[in-house]
Amino acid sequence: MTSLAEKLSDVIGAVFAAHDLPETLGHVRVSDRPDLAQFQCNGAMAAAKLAKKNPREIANDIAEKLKDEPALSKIEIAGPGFINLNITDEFLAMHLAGITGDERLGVAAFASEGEEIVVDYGGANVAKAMHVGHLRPTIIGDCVKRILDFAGYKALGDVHMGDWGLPMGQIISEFEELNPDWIYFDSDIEGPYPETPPFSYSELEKIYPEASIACKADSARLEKAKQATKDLQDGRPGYRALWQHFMGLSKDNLKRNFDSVGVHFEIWKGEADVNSLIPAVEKDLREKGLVAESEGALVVPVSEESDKKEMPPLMYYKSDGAMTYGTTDLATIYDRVQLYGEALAKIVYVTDKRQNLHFEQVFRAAGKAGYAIEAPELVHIGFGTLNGPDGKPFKTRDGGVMRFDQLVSMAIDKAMQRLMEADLAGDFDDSEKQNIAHKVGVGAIKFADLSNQPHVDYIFDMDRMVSFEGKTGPYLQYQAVRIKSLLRKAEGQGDAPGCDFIIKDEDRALALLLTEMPDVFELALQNYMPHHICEYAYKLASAFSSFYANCHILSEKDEALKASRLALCDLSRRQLELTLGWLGIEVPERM
RNA sequence: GCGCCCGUAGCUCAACCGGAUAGAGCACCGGUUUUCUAAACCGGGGGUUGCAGGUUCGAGUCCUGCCGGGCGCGCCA
Repeated sequence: MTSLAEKLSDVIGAVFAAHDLPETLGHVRVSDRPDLAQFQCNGAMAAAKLAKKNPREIANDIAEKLKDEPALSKIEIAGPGFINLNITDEFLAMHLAGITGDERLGVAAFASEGEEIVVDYGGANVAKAMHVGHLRPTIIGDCVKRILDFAGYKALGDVHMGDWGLPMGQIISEFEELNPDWIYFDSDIEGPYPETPPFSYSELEKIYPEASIACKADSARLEKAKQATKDLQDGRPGYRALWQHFMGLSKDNLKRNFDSVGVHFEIWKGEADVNSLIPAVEKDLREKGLVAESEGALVVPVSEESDKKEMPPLMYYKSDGAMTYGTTDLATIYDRVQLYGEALAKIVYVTDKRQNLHFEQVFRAAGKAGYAIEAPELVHIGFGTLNGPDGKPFKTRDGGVMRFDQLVSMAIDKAMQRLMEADLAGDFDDSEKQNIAHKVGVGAIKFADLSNQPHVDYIFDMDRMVSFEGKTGPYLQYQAVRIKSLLRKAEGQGDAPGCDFIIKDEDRALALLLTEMPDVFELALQNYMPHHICEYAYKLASAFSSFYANCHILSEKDEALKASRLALCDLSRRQLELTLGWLGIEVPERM
């Protein structure tokens, strides 16, 4: 199964090959001049360069050979050597019947049996409230995971919590400052410690900002925090017990936040989980001659002769002996390779693009150490900053940082408000209204985010996003809902989607569009760019909406045409639900 | 200083290995509901793709220089 354009590419590629030209020149794509043709092949012009011939001449030769191709209804040469193609409605109908009968709607699997990919995303931290900055890694990472999953990989999301650095020491020493009599701080005692923490999650959450400010203002406090960090990492029992409390409370809170947007992780590890591997990795690096002492620190030089820019070494141990996130990231690769072995095809990181240099260092070090040479492939998806309508980093009206849960409930509230205004929800009970508002609000946020290319900064405008008009998540959900409703009505009057497609003028645009999905999926998969899927899903919803406005389906007198159109509706619905599913957006039954 | 990313309609964004007349949404103007959900549909205006060169049959896309914005550059994560 493939896209229609790919089928045509095979046919035309064979003709190019028969002329001793590269088969890839036969690449056919959807025409960007729909007024002239449905598909186009630009290979004749590239071939002209290679063969030093006139492009139109080559195009004519190719066209001549295609004359008897039954799938094609029109072959024209235009401009400098474009080959314009139309297909017959019969061929189109046959293709649609093919994908209708396919569970995967024509999208091929890309992975071999058993290949696994770890997707490291979310950017969650222990003891820190999730805020607007966690939106992008959560949404993009989840989407990437879903795409990889559909491609046939076993995609494992790892939340990889920030649970081991200086912030931990800062919180511990802040608690010590406030409650010096707590049992956790008595270095003569090694436990047992209380099962339940002496503080709540919301108290914990407030401590970190206070500790951070205190350390900035007072270098002695910072030193204490650094010492606490080191002691924690070295295993001081009281600190470890306290830290376990942070972990328990924080995980519950993170799960609540991620659950609220339908994001779930297979792996709940963090930086701390590789703590015990740090010395082993160090030993390994030493044996391989990869480390150097520098200014009291232990580093892994990763610069290369060919480097145009300065490439600082990866810091393994700081001069105070503490580890950095470079240490834990490298050890985590080591850990994953040990754990998954040959099955591990890739490790994909979704973080802020400002960490580009960091990941380049880590990846180079992993390559030098032999943890990731051919496989696993290490991929960093760096996304851009989320800005407010003023183009500066997003802030609340009073200049603060917006919390994640606050943001989500704002969108849901807006969706609820719209639902009431629309006057469609009169007979829905409260729980269904809640359910719809939730799906619509979250869908709006996700679609708005994923519509942008990952690496660019983008402007997050809540008002625009929750207008729910035009190119928004709710528009797509709405179209899917209309189809579902239509299909229910059809069933009620005894009509069902047929197996044969009849292509009239009113059907053709939608029918042609429905053949493109596999190419879009491949594009998004190979470049880790969900916005291509957004674009396609929107085009599909829009094409359906036009079709729907143009043809009254249930009153169609021609029974065969009615069945065909219902089949077109059903295929549109399946594609919409599938593509939205890749984006992590759910479609309600009605809205 | 060195390096990376970005600059496209009033605003927010697309444009698949370089392809034909650069597309959407919002906003603006006008129209559509006794039939399947109007969170909809149809039509209209709106562009020297930051600037200047270059490569090419062909450049928003590739190369060089400049202007403007963002970010990064060993002991924060």
